[in-house]
Amino acid sequence: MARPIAARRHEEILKRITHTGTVSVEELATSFGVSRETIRRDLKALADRGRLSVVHGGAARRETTEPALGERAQENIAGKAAIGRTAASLVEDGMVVLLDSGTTTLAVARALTTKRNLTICTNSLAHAQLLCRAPGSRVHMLGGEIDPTDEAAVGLDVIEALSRFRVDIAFVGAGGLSQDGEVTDYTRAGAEQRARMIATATKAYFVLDRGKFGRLTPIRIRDADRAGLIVDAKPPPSIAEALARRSTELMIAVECD
Amino acid sequence: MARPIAARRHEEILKRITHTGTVSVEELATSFGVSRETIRRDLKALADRGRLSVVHGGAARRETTEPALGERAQENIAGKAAIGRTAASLVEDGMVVLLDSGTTTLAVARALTTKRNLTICTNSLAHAQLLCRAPGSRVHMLGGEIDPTDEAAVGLDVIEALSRFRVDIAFVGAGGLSQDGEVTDYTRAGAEQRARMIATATKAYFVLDRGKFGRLTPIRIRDADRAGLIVDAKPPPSIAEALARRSTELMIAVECD
DNA sequence: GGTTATTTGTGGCAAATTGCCAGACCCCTG
DNA sequence: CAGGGGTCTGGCAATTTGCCACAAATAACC
Repeated sequence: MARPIAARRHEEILKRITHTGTVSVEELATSFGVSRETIRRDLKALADRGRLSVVHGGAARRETTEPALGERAQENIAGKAAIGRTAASLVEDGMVVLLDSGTTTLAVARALTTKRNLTICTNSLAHAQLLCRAPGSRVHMLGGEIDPTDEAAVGLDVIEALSRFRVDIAFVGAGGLSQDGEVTDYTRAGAEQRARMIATATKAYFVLDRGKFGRLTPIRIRDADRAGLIVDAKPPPSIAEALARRSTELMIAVECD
Repeated sequence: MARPIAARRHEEILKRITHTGTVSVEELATSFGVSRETIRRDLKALADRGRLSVVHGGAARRETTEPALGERAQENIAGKAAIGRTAASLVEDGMVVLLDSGTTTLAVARALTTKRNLTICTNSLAHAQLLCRAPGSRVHMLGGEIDPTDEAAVGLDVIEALSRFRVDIAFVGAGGLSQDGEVTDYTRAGAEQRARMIATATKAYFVLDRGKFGRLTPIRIRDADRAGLIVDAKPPPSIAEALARRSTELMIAVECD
């Protein structure tokens, strides 16, 4: 059970964070008269609950230092760009394209800005904004409640809005690619939504950058076998074998400099 | 000596950059009391995350191709902020708020970030993004085809999505405020959509900055009389008289420095 | 009152940050 | 176009911070 003392510290830490923006471990430790390790555990607990983000030497308010999305978008840029180019090469003039949220699909969106005469559906705010600034394509936003971590709509509204579209090709993200070659997701709702996206489209591809190889997330995505895979590096042998057994279509994007 | 947290410097650097446009390494080093190398590393880290660009001797705001939207948002900032504050003062804890697209309603969105426990519906991508980054409120995006000039959803889908919500208070933009005290819009579709927004809400307000006074746009907005008006300056006498005849509720926001 | 579970503190080691220094580079001026 | 002053880059050492595992302390429970 949580000791009242710890709860009091948490409260005070959050108050300081919202007031000043950042706190340091050292400050808090001397101020509360506890060890730095304890403070660090407090910060970790609060970070796990999404109330702040831990930075070197302390913690900072979540929304200012951690657009989380912008941060993640910077990882493995070259690989994601390569995936984007490969995905775009599958898209032909006049197609209806469905784009999931995520940083890898954002790279696909960038690659699609060079195309013309597309109809693009997405549940992501950033993707919609990017694509509507590029000329030549119509953009449809799938509405619904916005998940702050993805900055994209999720839930029943999205699934229902999806049902109105006839989609030629879908590019979908995911949480991880297991050793068994299964595509998995973090949440039940997310997995279901992605399954619907795949079911809606004539052809669907998961876009997964190399960071997802072997990552274990809890929920299996239904109908994932219907979808192909676009990645930015050769998967490890064990995964590659599993994919071959499932006869999953696999495309490996090559980076160019 | 206690080591300063890098995140604190980063935050301050970004603040200065957005404020003054450029910063110099020397300035920052003396101001933070650290070496120039450290500052350079900070700048590199921020540049890697895409928050600024490094130039010889310092750093500058990142050159982004700001869309026309960004331009308009720069006009009459103080007035729009005042309107935002006034609008926010009408919003109470737990309310369901409907936000139209536009630069003036964006100021309202900014003011609403300080509130808690709201449910906010909007058809604007930028508004949704801004609000979902602020903690404490749920955001619903009204889906539909994206109009590139407003970067917001328009059309039948929006009107239908609207019908699912029970809205306490709506803040709506418009094209102009005529000499007769009539609120008007550029397009038929836009006027209809705004009329529906007003009809959906228990209470609705147009937010119009002084630039809209006397501007003539072709389409009258239905049911505009049900809505109040929030402006940032006393309207000219002729308009004020017309509004009084219509017994339109008029709030004039005051700028504070 | 004894036992269990949770929290807190401590120590060692890995990793990150910072300052300093030397050499290469850039920009400006004459 | 050459020189000078300032700026950037890379490596290295000192210090701080983070992480992990284990021990101690304290609250909760029967």
